[in-house]
Amino acid sequence: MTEPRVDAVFGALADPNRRYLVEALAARETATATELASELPVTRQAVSKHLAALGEAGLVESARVGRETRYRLTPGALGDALGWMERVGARWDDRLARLRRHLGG
Amino acid sequence: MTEPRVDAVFGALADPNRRYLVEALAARETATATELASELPVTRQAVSKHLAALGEAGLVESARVGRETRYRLTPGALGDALGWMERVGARWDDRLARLRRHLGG
DNA sequence: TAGATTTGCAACCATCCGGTTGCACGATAT
DNA sequence: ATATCGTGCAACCGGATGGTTGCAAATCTA
Repeated sequence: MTEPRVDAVFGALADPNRRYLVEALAARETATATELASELPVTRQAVSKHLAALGEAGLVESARVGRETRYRLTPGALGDALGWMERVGARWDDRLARLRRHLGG
Repeated sequence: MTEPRVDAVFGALADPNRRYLVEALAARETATATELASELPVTRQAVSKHLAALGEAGLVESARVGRETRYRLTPGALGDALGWMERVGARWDDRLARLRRHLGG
């Protein structure tokens, strides 16, 4: 019951910079590491590492185009984390319970 | 936009032992650190630290009764994390979008 | 071909994190 | 009064983490 995927997703989302990257990618649809680094107070390499972590978690995928690598969000991985919240949270939070009923879990 | 509460919640949920504690508390409604430690391959002090982390995140609250401290789940904090997923995830995951519509975000 | 860009890789650093052990203190039970 | 139980606090340890710098390689552009 350790569910390593959930681990990675929650872990990835625990960092504010990483969450910002996800938000930025959700807005832009696609971007490179250097582009994203220009909006954060950290180095391009740091952003690159963060994107790698998001990739490990299955939240982001990358594709090299010419000399640059463009990153895009991946649907589905968030669902793992949501699924956990849904399953456990429903027991004591009725808002979550409503959610579970609506989705037909 | 750093939202420290979301940080703490995602961070807390990133650890498998911590997630187990939440599940256990959801099942039992209330428990002590030593009780919970008996179901995990770690020390009572480790569990105590984890419960402290969950407390910081607002997921758990404690009350001392006699010589023992009993822990209970707190509703609401999960909603912060869920809110973030809802807000950001809805852009590219239609399952999340359905969810948002149902809850009337 | 020469120069500028964009990336990836590796080393390095300080700090955080999960875990342990040891011990002292308040509360119960005998 | 004494032994026991449950807790909290502090020190310590190894490994992960977020961040940096430096550099070599690949890909445009002039």
